[in-house]
Amino acid sequence: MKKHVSLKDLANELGVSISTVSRALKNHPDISPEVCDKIQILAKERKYSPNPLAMGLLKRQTRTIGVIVPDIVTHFYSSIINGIEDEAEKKGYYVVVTSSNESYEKEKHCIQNLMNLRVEGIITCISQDTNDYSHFDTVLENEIPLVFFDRVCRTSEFSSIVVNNIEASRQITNHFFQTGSKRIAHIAGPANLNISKERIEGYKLGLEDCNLPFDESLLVYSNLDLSSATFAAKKLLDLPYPPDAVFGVNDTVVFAAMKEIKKRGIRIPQDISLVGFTDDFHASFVEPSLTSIEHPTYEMGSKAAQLLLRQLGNEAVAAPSQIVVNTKLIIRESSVK
Amino acid sequence: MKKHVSLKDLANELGVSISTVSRALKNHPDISPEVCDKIQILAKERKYSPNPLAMGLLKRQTRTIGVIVPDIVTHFYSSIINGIEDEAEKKGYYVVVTSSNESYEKEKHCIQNLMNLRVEGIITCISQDTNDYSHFDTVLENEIPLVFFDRVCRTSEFSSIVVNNIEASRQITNHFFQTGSKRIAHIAGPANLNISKERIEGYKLGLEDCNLPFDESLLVYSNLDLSSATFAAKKLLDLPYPPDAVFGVNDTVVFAAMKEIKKRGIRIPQDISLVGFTDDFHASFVEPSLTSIEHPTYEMGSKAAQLLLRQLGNEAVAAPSQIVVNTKLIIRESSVK
DNA sequence: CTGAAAGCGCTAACAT
DNA sequence: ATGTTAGCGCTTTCAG
Repeated sequence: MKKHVSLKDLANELGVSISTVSRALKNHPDISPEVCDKIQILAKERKYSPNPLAMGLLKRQTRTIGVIVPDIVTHFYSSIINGIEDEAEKKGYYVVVTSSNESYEKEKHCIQNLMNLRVEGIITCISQDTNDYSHFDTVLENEIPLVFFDRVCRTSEFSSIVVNNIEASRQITNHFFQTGSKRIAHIAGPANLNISKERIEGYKLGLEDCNLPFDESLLVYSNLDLSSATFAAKKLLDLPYPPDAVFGVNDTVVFAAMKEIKKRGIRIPQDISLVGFTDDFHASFVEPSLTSIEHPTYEMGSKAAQLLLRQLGNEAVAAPSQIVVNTKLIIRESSVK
Repeated sequence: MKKHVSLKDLANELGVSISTVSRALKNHPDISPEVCDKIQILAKERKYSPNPLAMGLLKRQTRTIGVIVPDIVTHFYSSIINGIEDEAEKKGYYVVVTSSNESYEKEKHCIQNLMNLRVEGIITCISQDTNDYSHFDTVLENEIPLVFFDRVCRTSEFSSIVVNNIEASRQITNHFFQTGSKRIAHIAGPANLNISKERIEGYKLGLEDCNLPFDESLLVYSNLDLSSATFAAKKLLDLPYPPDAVFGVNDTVVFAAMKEIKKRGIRIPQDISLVGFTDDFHASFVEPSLTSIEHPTYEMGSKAAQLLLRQLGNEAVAAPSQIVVNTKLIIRESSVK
């Protein structure tokens, strides 16, 4: 790796001082037009660009924000990252993306890593294994702005951006009822996550709306991976009196359920209606196409970044704010009996 | 953002010099055990961690590698990023991911951005719009190691990692023939990309293998997005004598074709066999499930990173090397008549 | 065994 | 209008 050209190099070449070069490059009024021109021309020729390390050291800022997602490969997260990145780039920030792989230990590690890297702010969604939230103490102590998205915690201390989980689940439940389902089941996510709790709450509210009883056997829990979800789906299908409608905490879970249902020769939606959550890109490619709750993922990412960048701008530590974005029920084939 | 504790802070607190602290922290033999202990304990207590900006400035290295992908949201790329990230993390490197959004202009911009950031190396896959490769001159001039993956150029100057495109396409074509197809069509990608050219070449070789004539009307070109692919698929389906088998340059293209085929009430695979390329995660969820060429994406990512990191380690500029990884034809329902 | 000093690249007072 | 100096946090000679 060749040395990048520095102010010193330019200064030496022109026989002027480093500060003159520095000033000329920012069009400081003190510098004579001729010198200024001469310097700017040489700088362009030599492809000078300021060393961000030196700048960062001086200004004590890296212009970098860190992102921790449970999993990069999922469409939901990569789309959010997309939104974050575009917003950050607009403001001249770099984004370092790390993945917790849904592991609490790895998440702690990522936090530490990003802090060591001196990121100016963090945007994250907690892992499904995260039950203890004390690793965010360091972030608070160091006064690093942090924004949670989707899966949140300590919301009185940190800003966050979530979707209207309760309303969305309620809407799904009502949709099931309106399309003729009576035994509506829900495959919930890990009990510690807000998204799980809220979606369960919406589910129960929806049942009330429809004057349907809450049947405990129709609420099963699953982790957010395929094998765990398949297990959960089997539990539902093996019930003496199985459900005629199922929605899951996310699309992954529902894809697994769909596979299991098809395997058993049960028809979707005639025998069982199916609704997903998150509207993964491929929801429309499966057969039957999957009714799902569409998340404005890109917007969530860019809004999270906006929230963070606003906090970075303000010297005053702003009070944590909560943004709730609305989802949309996209009705496809899997739920219309 | 609070100031991180520095060596100076520790030194002041203990009444020793900065250099003593610096040495103690790296267990320099000169330092007396008591002082060493004292310092290490305080450092841990104050959660000292070296400032990477200062280190970078001193050592002229950022321990950062830059990645440019055409699109973060596609499973193929995010999985590769995953592999890169894990490998980089093992070696203590940070990864900055940027996206060209399949645009040549944006790609140039990303290169410049990453160079300005002083990344130590770059891993990238050129955008579908990229026809001119002179923007990589800067990279060469600055002696920044760069590794291309999947879509490559200037392979005598830069290392790269690709899949056995020709063999894979040839295999698909033979598979079609063996399963009873006679009019085999191919939806190719942009003509400038090596992946398009090589897959076309494999297609033609496969036709020869099967003693099938090459029919120009069965080779159509498409960009790598849904609408362009839909248009290409229509062209094939509208032929007076349409194909009985189609494979595309990637899964996205084939998903689009699948949708169009279904829309017309044509049966897959009975009327038209369909094979994808890249084995997107959801290939197995569509109906019928999609036969496809599986790419070892994660491994491609980690191998690309290994290649790059090896070059970073070596002071001597290693000759560019080419890695070809093997793919695997995963036979599912869409091609078995 | 420990400290002082220089320098990585840059900016911003503070001279001249 | 331009140069000098100090300092951001760190390592590494070179002195003691």
